[in-house]
Amino acid sequence: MGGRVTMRDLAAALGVSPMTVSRALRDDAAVSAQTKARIRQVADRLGYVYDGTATAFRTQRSGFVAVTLPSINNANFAETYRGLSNAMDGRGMQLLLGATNYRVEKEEELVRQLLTRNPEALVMTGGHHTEATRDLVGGRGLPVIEIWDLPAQPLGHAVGFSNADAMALIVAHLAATGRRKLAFLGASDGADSRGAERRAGVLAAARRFGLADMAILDAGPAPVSMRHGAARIEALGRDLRGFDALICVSDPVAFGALSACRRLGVDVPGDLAITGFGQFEVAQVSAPQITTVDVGARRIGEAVAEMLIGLFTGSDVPARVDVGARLVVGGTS
Amino acid sequence: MGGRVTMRDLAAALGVSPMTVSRALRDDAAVSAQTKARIRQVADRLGYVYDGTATAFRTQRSGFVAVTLPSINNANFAETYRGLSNAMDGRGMQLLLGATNYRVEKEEELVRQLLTRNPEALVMTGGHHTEATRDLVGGRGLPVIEIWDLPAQPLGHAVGFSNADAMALIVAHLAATGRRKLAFLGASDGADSRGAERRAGVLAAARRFGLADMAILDAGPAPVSMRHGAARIEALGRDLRGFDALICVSDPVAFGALSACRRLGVDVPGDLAITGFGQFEVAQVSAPQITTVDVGARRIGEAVAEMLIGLFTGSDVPARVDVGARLVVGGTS
DNA sequence: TACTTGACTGTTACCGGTAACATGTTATCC
DNA sequence: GGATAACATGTTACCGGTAACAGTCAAGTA
Repeated sequence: MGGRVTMRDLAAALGVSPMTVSRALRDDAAVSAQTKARIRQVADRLGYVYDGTATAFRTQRSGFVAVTLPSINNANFAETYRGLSNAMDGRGMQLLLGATNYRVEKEEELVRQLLTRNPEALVMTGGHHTEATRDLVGGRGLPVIEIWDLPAQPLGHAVGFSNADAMALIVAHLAATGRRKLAFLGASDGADSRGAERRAGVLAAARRFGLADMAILDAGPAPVSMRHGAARIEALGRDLRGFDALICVSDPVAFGALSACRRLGVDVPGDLAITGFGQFEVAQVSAPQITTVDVGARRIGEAVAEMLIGLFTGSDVPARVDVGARLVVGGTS
Repeated sequence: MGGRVTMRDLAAALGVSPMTVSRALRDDAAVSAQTKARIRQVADRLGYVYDGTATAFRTQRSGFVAVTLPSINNANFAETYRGLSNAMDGRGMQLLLGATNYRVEKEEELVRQLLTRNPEALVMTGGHHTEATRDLVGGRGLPVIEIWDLPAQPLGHAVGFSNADAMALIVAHLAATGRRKLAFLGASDGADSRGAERRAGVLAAARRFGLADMAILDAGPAPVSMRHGAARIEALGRDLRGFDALICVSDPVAFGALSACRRLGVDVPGDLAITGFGQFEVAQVSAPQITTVDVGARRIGEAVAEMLIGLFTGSDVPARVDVGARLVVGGTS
């Protein structure tokens, strides 16, 4: 060991000033090509790795973009992350990720922690935050982008879609195909705010279609996934209390419900239509394919990247991007 | 704006030295309770957020643990990440994540980038790296942990299991239940080294059981998932060329194959046994459940955290932790 | 010749904390 | 009462880069 190799070490080895080394390694035009080559060579030989912490400190630009996701174990959010990540790491920006576990209190703690790293922007999933979180990020000149939601009062910018409108597409489709008795299957509490908005969207749309007499089925506290969907439907038993359509909060939940129906001997879509949300891979590959809504999870990440680049370069960007939602009809409805 | 609030600002506002502020905010016993309270109060009032970059710079301890994963869009790796993350963020350590997209060249670039942030440890998925990567991380006194593999020549520490041994469990099970003509379905290239090891493990085990006359089916370049498994089986057609057991490189691939069989009218497990790998949720919820191998993805993350804490506190830790693998027999075999 | 210009390199100070050491002040003890 | 310890706070320097501002020197120009 003996401490890391610094620019001073390189400078001493070559008999130049540290400043020249700094310039050479950043490919500053002021340094002669010859000197640059010599410096680069010695840097390689000595195994020099430049200190991003020192640079971040001196320049007051961290090169970090902080990102909060409810969970990384969710193919949709993971896709958004990928879209964002791919676009950013060509720009020398590094993502700093944190998971909120679907809880605003955890989000607050996380944001507090992320801010200590001086991120150059903050991307948060969802539009619901604690008061303290809003205070933390407000009035600090930090670009903030909320995603997967289009909040009525955004903190800054937003890239997402209307969960309520997306659910209306599903309800309209079910109504048009003759379903009369709907049920919604999602998490019990409001911790998953997107889930709560979807539920509200279904209720509102059902009312418009004269299908207000519907049921809300509880799959347990957020996050709910395949097993929760399956367990809830198996608990209902074979008659399903007369529902002819089951609207699930997400594709994994819908897949769980579909598997449960197979075990129970319920015919899908004959006896029961099932719909999901999010165009997860399982919806496309399952047999039958699950009717769902595609919101372009990847697209959201890419749109955020585009927006960030615009913000960093000072070009003007829209405050709000609606990526829209598209019904994808499968074999379960 | 007008610049961030610093400790000097707090010190000036209170008529104390910055050092006292620093001590107070770190809850140093040397500062009187009264002074601490005053300082904390002013810090809150002025919205002070401490600068982790400056601290990292001065103390030469970044508080980062760098982690490379092949992909974050993989429930297994995501679980490992969660296990690690949960255990670390109570310790004031933050994970710095990067995805290699299953390519060692990308890994090299990523490691180079991650090292600029002076991580206090490096966790890498897999045991295959470029020469340059090995050089980069070697001889710098940085704790390195390789996971999801137990390399013959580890760079430092390792937490994982033997992919080959795990596949032997599956082959033994299939042999014991009378399957005679095996096929392995995985990625074509060697980019996914874990996949390649699983394939090799299957071939070796098959030979031991006198089932060497088996087929290798190509699902395309890594990463392969549900859709690739489904497409490959659908391409085979209904007779499946006489296989009676399909060993898939992962549960998602197995699920895709299972769905394809349903569409083709192939009876599983009657005509064909199917096995997966990794105990993904889809394997448990699918009907029938998929026979798989549980390697405790979450456990790996937790074991890594435990190891890191041991390394940071100087207690001695094993160089190698084998979390083992366990056969989980489902309804597909 | 004296002056300007451009190409290259060097000097100084500083980013915001904190380790190490120094200092002042009040209790404690024989 | 004087020495000592225990407590509370202050001073100084530094972590590794880089912005801003000086030079230096050869070539070109008036």
